[in-house]
Amino acid sequence: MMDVARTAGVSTMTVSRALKDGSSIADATRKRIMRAIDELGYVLDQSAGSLSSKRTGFVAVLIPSINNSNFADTARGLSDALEGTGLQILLGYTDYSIEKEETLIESMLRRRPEAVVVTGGKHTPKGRRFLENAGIPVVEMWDLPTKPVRHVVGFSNAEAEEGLVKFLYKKGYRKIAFIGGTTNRDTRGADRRLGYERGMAAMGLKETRVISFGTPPITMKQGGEALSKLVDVWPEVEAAICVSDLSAFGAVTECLRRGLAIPSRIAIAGFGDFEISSCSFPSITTVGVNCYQIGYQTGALLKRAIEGERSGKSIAAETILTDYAVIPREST
Amino acid sequence: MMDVARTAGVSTMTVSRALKDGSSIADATRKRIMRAIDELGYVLDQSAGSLSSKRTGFVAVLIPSINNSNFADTARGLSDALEGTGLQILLGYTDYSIEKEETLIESMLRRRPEAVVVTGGKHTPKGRRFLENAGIPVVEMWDLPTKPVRHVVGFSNAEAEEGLVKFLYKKGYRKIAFIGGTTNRDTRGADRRLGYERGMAAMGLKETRVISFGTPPITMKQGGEALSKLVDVWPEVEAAICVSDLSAFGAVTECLRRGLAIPSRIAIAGFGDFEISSCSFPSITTVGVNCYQIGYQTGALLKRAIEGERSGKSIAAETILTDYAVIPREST
DNA sequence: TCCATATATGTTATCGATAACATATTGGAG
DNA sequence: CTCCAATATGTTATCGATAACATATATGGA
Repeated sequence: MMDVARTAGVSTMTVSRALKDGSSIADATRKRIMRAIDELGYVLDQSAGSLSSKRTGFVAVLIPSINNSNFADTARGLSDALEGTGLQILLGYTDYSIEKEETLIESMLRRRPEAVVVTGGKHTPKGRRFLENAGIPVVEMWDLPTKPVRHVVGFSNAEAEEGLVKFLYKKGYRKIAFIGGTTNRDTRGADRRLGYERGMAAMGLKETRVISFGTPPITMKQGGEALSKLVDVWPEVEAAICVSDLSAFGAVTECLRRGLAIPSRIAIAGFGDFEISSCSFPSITTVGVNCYQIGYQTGALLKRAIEGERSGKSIAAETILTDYAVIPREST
Repeated sequence: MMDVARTAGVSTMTVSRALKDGSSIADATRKRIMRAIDELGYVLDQSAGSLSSKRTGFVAVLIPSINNSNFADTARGLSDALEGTGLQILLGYTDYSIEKEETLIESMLRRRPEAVVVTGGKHTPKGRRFLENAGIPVVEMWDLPTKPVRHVVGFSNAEAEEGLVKFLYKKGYRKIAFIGGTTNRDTRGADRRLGYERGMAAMGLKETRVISFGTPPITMKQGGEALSKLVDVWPEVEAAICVSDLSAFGAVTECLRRGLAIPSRIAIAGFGDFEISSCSFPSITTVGVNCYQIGYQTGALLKRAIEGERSGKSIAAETILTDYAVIPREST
């Protein structure tokens, strides 16, 4: 920067100002500086700048997996919402593990982000402490934690899934099964199973049928295998709710291969409104959860929260509920 | 850090050493320091550290889109390869635009990454200059640029697609069409079209049939619409090669809806070996390109390159070819 | 026993920018 | 023509760690 300053015949402070908008600087000077920058091929060193200004421009975002179009959509929404703010996302993958989340939170905090976004409301004790003492805005998204750290953007997976059970009940289905992952690592998956059970109970259906198959995230193939198991174990089953659209699609394909008519012999429903559920043949009934919106709303909230911190006025804790809805399609 | 040092009764330098492995420090001292850190809830400030050590631990990675499982897989491969190295990925989305890429490169360079990875070999002049003068290892992945900036990890999309045309030819198909995006923003898509044309020419098939539909990335739905258009315009068509598996799946679904038998009435092929191509019914013939491997190899290369820079010995430019293969399935 | 080497810790200067404050310049109202 | 406020620029100290060098202590072989 000193080289640039010398070339342009100004002080480094003026160069610094020229590179930041909103500073008072003469047009001619700015042009001269820009020419010098171009000439010398100078690129601002933001790491030095953030040390001094205490603004890194980072936002840490932890999602379970990048290979899941739901979270990818959320990341895109977040990214779009932060476009033009100069805030940059530091993305981390927890691989559905809260232990890995803890490690990631610490390594992220070392970068001094201006806010942290985590997926879900379940953390290790130490992880939670990190979040609470970080001194920056924290957003938990995708779930509705009973005891949020601070801000929340999401919806109740259980409630949404319960709605799906009720929808199927109204359509006349009674022997409804649930296909999900084996472990409880995926809290959203566990929540959906809970919703299934609640829904069944609410409709007075005593007999629940749950097939657990594979560790999250459940793939298409595993959805197919789970369906095989399901019809072997409970041949009388009339409908299968899958923990996500991917597994639902796998189940649908398996039905096609086995010659099981959808929905007359067996109905299939998914979760998440992935593109595949609308494009599949038959198309798949699902719960649309507006992943992009979760990300976008989180981004918008972050902007306000960070602005608040910068001006010294922290904003109050917010809980933003995103909407969801059963989307009826050909498969039920 | 001074607080920690005082609490543990050592100097800040010793605290700094305790937090870095590979430094000589007495076990008792390290434990004492760790206790102080825990007690005070101290979190290392890496931005200050990188300013001093000139090692940010960042790697900038630019991909066209996060909502594409191919690139998501590559990102995962990269992430896995860098696991445990302390290198953190700064991910950016170019949205298939080299102008946006240019902007991103500059804003990434301001963070002083230790290496840059870009997708594809086409850049704006300024973007290319940034890469050339960055003074850090540069990797272009997914394509084989004619004039690489430095390292390359990828394969020839054209060659791969040409192989697919030849495969279909051997199977007896002659009237082969190509379904892709309208613009040339997606250089890999353009490359694949080129491969289609070359393949047709090589097989002595004069009549090419190309349907352009939508801007990249082409969705499933657009694949279906493109297929409709295709059979309207050229009812005699025997096979359709789609620019990616997503559009191929859309085309397959559209065929099912229209009652066009696959592959007897029309054969469908995709590109990329997405999970959906193997799970779909009928399953879809595609070109497996090992996206994860591209990412993983890139990561491994980065480790060596960065290690080289740190020890003052830059490694020579490398070009790593990843493999691909036609995967025959039910749809052809 | 003694010195050479390895190990453990401290001191000082510095990384490259920006905040905070100080100063110079400009433009227009009176 | 003043003079004040707004605008433009400069000076100095500092952000929080680590590199480089200096020093102290332990270890072990001749």
